[in-house]
Parts: sequence; structure tokens; C-alpha cells
Amino acid sequence: MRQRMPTIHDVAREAGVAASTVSRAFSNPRRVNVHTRQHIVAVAERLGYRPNPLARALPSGRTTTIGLLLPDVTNPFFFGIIRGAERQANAAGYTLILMDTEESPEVETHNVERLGRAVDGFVLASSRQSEADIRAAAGRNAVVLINKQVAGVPSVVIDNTEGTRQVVEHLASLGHRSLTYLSGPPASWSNANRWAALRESAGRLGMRVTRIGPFSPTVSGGAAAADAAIGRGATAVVAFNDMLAIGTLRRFAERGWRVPSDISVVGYDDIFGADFCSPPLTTLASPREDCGRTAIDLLLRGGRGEVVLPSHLVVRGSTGFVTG
Amino acid sequence: MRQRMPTIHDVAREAGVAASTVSRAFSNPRRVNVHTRQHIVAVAERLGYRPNPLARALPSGRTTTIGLLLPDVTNPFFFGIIRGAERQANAAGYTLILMDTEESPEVETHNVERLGRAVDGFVLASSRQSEADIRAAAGRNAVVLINKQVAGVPSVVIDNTEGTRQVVEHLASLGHRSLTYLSGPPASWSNANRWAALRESAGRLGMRVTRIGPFSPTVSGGAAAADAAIGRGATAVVAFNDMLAIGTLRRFAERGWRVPSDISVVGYDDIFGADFCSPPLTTLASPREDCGRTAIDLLLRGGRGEVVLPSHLVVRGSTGFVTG
DNA sequence: CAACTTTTGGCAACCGGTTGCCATCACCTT
DNA sequence: AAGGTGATGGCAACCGGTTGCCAAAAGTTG
Repeated sequence: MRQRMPTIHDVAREAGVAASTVSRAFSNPRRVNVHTRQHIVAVAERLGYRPNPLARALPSGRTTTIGLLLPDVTNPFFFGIIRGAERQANAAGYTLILMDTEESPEVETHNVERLGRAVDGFVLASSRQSEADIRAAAGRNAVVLINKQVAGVPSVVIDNTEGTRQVVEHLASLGHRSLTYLSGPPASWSNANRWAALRESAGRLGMRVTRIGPFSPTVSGGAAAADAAIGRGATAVVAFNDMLAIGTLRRFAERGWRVPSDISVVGYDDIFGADFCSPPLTTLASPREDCGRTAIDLLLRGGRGEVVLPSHLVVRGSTGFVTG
Repeated sequence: MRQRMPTIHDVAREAGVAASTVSRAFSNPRRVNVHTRQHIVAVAERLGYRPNPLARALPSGRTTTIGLLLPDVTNPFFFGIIRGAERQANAAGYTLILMDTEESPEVETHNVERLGRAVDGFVLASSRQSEADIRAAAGRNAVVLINKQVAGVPSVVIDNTEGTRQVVEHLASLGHRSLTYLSGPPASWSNANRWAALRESAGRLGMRVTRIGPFSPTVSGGAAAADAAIGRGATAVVAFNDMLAIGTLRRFAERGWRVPSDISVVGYDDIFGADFCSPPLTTLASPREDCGRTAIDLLLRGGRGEVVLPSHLVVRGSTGFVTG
């Protein structure tokens, strides 16, 4: 049997004071006499009183809750972001709630509208919504974006420009004269950022670059990407992200191609799993905890600008000298 | 600049009707004349009206929101559970919010109390709370447990008894005469369930079983486990879960032990990564999507009992014949 | 001891919705 | 034309807190 929750009025009656006094005893203790307060607290304790967060939030409009929306909570890329956001939110006395939007712009928009007044603000990581919808959301709620840029909306982005230059130089130093980019979702900001950086860096070093795809940024998407890359005669592939790169590794193994002696593979993000796949993946690591932390910080401080965080190269076994 | 959100009263004034009529136009459409309703809807649309979920929930006590609490959202074990719960909740018109409790009983209890009235119920997956706290929570809210049993609280558990028998028979058929269990968290229900099943099945087949640990169920915990297992001269180890097993594989590789020719390794759960580690892991797969789906179902239907779901063996490259 | 200040508690309005009840009115019946 | 029925909209109370304002009580000062 579920019990009826005692309210502030129950406590007031039982303690022989007015409801407003009970309210103040909790939310503004110095406003009520010490003895009265102790009595009220004791009664509340005995009755098992818990303040109703909804009722409390209604007049004030503050919920001390922040919503973090992700296209896919099971994508290891977001783990660091979750951790960082969580820590920072807790440190500031906020509760972080996570929502998975299942890669759907509609689900994301719907949840933002539905949760609107139930949170103090949103962090939208790799949002799939249209710019218009994001602007609309930012008009109603405090919003901070991660890895997406919309004019007028504060954001935190991981910049791969400098890191990508390191990737290209690493491949060049191993003797590669060309590379193939396995592209990810066309709508992805990171995908555009990575491809642009790759073209520019490769161009500067006189390397040939081609792009194939788009592929689904998942392990299974890697099979198609691997097959397509073999067809192109590539000696090095740079995948949109680690998931795609890991899928590519598996497919190469299935088809008898050896990595890195037959072909080198580079990923992006350095996710969980990148260091225990076979061979371990060379990848461009991004400061994702920082990213989550900074986003919450921006949200709570009402920051306005755009924060850019750099990434760095991690060399492992999937890249090697060109042979033949 | 953030806009003031229009309320039902703004719409009412603008449409020239009473607030109650606007309310009904949305929540009980057949209660108001078609033309009035259309007019109200048009005005609401023009003003950008969005119902305030808090205000709506306050009188009714219903939020159409369910909280799923997890000790660690980044643990791949929970991915399937999240997916299953999400699907089922959405299908029933509920919003699922996720909360990470960071393996802490205190954080979990605190969040359950804080969110109490803000959700219609909780699914607690692998709860770290004490039985007393869980009972208290179940007294105030609808609660369903996953992989934990508390008398009187409905639950969904994955039963490894039968699956573990398959693991032991598989190892026996490969010529193993003994096995070592690498145990996980002492407080874990699954850990107890797995060890008990292992003892019983092995005993029936006349195999020797020993247990070492406990080890942290993480990749890094696997290093210690591997070293300890080598010291025992084991030919086969069964790890508490896949994370631990993967960590063990890595450590064996570092120390030059070959899997499976020198030693066989078995995990539990079949998480993301279990099929692309090296060698791919033999493991006992559990129906985790089912688990999440069933938990939500139980919660919404007000189910009372305990649902038991079976697991099944997936044989991959980490188990092989005993040599020497 | 009067006049003044500070402390303390209560009243009542409010946050933004929902809903029971009632009044009105159009439409039917016979 | 009187009486009955169903559809429709409004009033007001309520959900569980918060808070501005006021008055009574207590403390301070000369």
C-alpha cells in the first residue's frame, strides 16, 4: 500500500503552527525562532515529510535540475561528457537528468518542449535539431550546445583542426602519400570540421585526399566503409569516428587484410574500446570531460560565447609504415 | 533575452473565454464545442503556448515521467536495459529520464527522495541502496527493481543458473577439470547468483572450483585478477563480468600468456566490446532489452511479482581445449 | 514607563494548471 | 407550451508549496 505523503500542512497542524512557518523553517531558517524551528523539524522528521519538488518549483520557477540531451547514451563518445557534466552539476547543487533522443530530431524537440519548465536549462550534446528549433528552444530556456554552433546560442566545441594536422603529419611521416576519409553523418558539425581540416592539412603536405561515404558511424557501418576503401586502393583510411574505425578493423580482419602492414587506420575520439580492439586504434583524443564540465559551467553562469577545446593525437598499433 | 512563457490565462484572455475552457480544450477536448476549441487552439498556437508540466502535475500527481536510476550509465551492461526501458516507456506515452548514481548508495537514496514526486515511478537497476531504503522508497513511490531482490518489491532478474550450467559443461567438454571464479562486488546479487550456480554445476560434473577476489568489475580490475589466477595455476577462469574478463585478457597478453591455448576465459553479459576484443570473448549473454522492457511494463501495470529471465551461452575465441 | 525597534508568526495571494458543480441555452418530446 | 435532456462554458476550490505584508510580542533605549 502506498502511503499518502505528508504535506507542509500536516506538519503545521501537528506542530501547532501555520503552514508558512513550516515552509520558512526549511527554506529560510533564520526567519523563524530556533525553538520553533527545532520543534517543526522534529515533527517533520517523525511524519516523514519530504518537500514536493514540483510544488516548490511552481512559484519560484527554479527546479535546480538540468537536462542533458544526447542522441545516444550508449555511444561511448558521450561518456566523458556525461561524467564531466554530472560532476560539475552536482558540485553546484544541481541534479542532472539524462535523456536519450535516439538520434531523432523530433524526439529531441518534443522532449525539449515537454520538459521545458521542468528544468532550469538544457545542455544539448550533438543536437540533431534544426537551427530554427534550437533557436526557439534557446528563446524559452537556457541552452548550451556541445559540438554544434548556432549563432547567438552559447556552445562548447571540440576543435579537430590542429589535431587533424597531427594525424596527417603522422601518416606522412610513415610514408603515406594519400589517404581516404570515411565520412560520417552529413548533418554532423564534427564531420564537416574533420573533413575540412583533413583537406587543408593534406593539401599543405601535398598528399592526395579522397572522401567516401557517408557511412553510419557504427561498428556495422564499418564493414561497408572497409569494402569501399579496399576498392579505392587506399593505404591509409581516416574514419569519422572510432566506432566506424573499429568496424573497419573487423572487416579488414575478416577479409584477410592486415592492419597496419596492408593498410593504416585512424579514428577520432579515443572512446572506450579503442585501446583493446585489435590492433589498438590510433586516434585523435578529445577532452570530453572538460567539455561536459564547461557546458554546465556556461549554463549556470549564463555565459554567452563559444568555448573551443583542442584535441590531441594518440598513436597506437593501427598505423604503420607503407609497405610494397 | 528570455521571453515570458504565455500561460493558460493569457490564452483565455486573448481568446475571450475562461481559463478552465482553455484547459479543457487541451486535456478534455470533447468537453468543449468544436468551434470554440479550434479558436482556442489557434490562439494558443499564435501565442506559442506550452503547458507547464509542473503545474499540470501538481493537482493530478501524475507526471507521465519515469526515472531509471543506474549505478553507472557508462557501463555497457546497462545499454540494453536503457534501450528496452526507453522503447517501452515511449510506447506507453511516458518520458524516461536517466540518472547516474555513480555507484553511491547515498547519491541513489538522495535522488530517489529528491525526485520522488516529480516522477510516477522508479526503475532501480542494480540498486546500491540498502534493503531498508529500497523498502522506504517503495512505500512512497512505485518501484521496480532490476537484478536485485527485496521482499515485497516487484523485480526483474536475469537468472544465470541454467546459463552457468552451460558454461561449465562447455568447459568440461573442452577437457577442463577445474575452474577459477574471479569474483565481483561482494554486495552484488548477480555475483552471489553466479558463484552459487558455478559451484553447483561444477560439483555435479566433478570439477574443482575455487574463487578468488573480489575484484573491481572493470578493465583495470582484470589485471589483478589475471595475476592472481596465474598464481593458482588455473586452466580456465570464469570472470564475474565481461569488463573484468576483458581486463584479464589484456593482462594475459601483456604477460605473454596465450588465450585460449594457455588458459580459457569466460565472461558474463555479452557487452559491447566482447566480440571485438582479442580474442573475442566467450560469454553468457543476458536478455537485457527484455529486462528493461519488462521492468517498465511491471511498473506501469502495477505488477507485483518477480520476473525471471534466462541467459544463454555465446561461444567465441577465448575458450579452447586444455593443452599440456 | 513610554516610545521605538526588532523578532516572530499568521494571513492571504500567488505560481499554472485541473475539475466538480452549477447556470444557461438550444433542442426534443408529448 | 410546459417539461425534460444534453451540450457547453464559467466559477471557484484545490494541488503544495513560497512570500509580501501586517500585527503582536519581545527587547531596547532614554
